Amino acid sequence: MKRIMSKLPKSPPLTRHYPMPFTRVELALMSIVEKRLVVLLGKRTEAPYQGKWALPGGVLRIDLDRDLEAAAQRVAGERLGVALPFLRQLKATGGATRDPRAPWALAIAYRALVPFAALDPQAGKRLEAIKWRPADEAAVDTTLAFDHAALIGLALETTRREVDELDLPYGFLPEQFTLGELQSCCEALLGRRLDKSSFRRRLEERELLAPVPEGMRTGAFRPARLYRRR
Amino acid sequence: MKRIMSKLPKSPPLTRHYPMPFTRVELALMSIVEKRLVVLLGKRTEAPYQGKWALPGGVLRIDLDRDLEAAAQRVAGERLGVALPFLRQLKATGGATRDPRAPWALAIAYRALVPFAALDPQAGKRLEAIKWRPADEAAVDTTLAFDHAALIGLALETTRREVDELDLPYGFLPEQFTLGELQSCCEALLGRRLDKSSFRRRLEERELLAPVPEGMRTGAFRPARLYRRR
DNA sequence: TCTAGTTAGTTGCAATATACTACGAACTAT
DNA sequence: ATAGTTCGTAGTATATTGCAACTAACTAGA
Repeated sequence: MKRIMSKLPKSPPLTRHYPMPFTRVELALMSIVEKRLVVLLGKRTEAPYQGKWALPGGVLRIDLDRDLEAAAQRVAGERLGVALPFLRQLKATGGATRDPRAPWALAIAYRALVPFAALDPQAGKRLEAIKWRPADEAAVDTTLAFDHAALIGLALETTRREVDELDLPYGFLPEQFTLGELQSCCEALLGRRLDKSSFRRRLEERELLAPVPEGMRTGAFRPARLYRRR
Repeated sequence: MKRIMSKLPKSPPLTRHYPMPFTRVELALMSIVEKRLVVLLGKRTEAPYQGKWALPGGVLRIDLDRDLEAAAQRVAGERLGVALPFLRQLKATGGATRDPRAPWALAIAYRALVPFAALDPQAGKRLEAIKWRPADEAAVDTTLAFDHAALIGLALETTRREVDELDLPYGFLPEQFTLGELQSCCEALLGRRLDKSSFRRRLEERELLAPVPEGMRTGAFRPARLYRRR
């Protein structure tokens, strides 16, 4: 008899048969402050790791979130008042001892580069305090909650690898920018200086950018041509 | 009154307050057959996608699995009778429409290279049939279940990138191997020929391998020096 | 108005890395 | 012995990158 039914959706749902993990989404938001790559941390107001610094995050709400990315966007909006157009998945970690509030906890971490000014921490709720912290420091700070130091290290690595391969940080850059701005932004991300002529040669070869016809940035010194993403 | 309790572990657990996703682990197991990169597929015996080919996988069992990797190892053991020493996480995908059996489903995909002979599909249970399929074909096969074609494409990409950067496929190679074997293995993974002298030069620079003192592979023709991982 | 200072953008050449080709060595099979 | 095959190395051409110098365009101050 059971076999006859086997093609129909089972009820109660499968999640009753198999208890499922407590699932969160965590955000590694990076920016550049004073030519340094920084990562956003929030102070935890609840156990576990109460009072410790951690990546901002939130619980996956299957009633609200269409998919994983939507969950990350919702958390970014609720906590920090930003949208993250260039979101990338970092890693999923999970285990029985991750979070004492649940028998088994899962975290899906995302990373994104955001312009420093885009953030509106006032709009956030449930965060006692927020701060930007140099990413290379945070990556080795063993006092951070959960495995967040390791996640930050991974975010650093993958971001740097991206920039190395001229996968440009469009999430951070404004619509139009000069090559000088682009280069110094890449330098901040990589943590080292780049050669001007090689940098421009590589950009040109790959045809990543288009010059803005009449666009010049007219600042203190010689004006610079403006480019946008192709 | 409620606030006074707020520091204590809540009961019932958080997973009652927040319904959690139906979580599976999927495996993109790759190997080399006749100098081609292939991926392992199993035929689904149950809805959804009944009768369709899919990556082998299984439900995350929070009562059995210490962490995510352990879950992947358990699934590999149960279904295919192999251990996967060089397992890498591929991606987590999830959403409300992923699996009709549950209101919200999550899949954590892993990838690994396994020697063709290591597999014991007989040991597997709950798989009607199993086959190796050329990976580049499978990556564009729209008849595969779920988003597994896309996952295979991603596995291909990341594996090729790894090999390009001389992150060698130790999971696939035996303990000792000749440079010729290593090269033709890399060629199969990349899907293109490599230059012998550049390949060896790059290996030597990075000091990845150590020659086995007295070790020579004495085959049909001129013997070749054996190497092992450094 | 002239000059020093700063950033923008280009050019030429040197250094390095990669790709291509050829060749000798070591072995088997006939 | 000789042809055939893989192993291993060396030499040369080509592409990529790194370095340094240079001109251009502008500001600020003497």
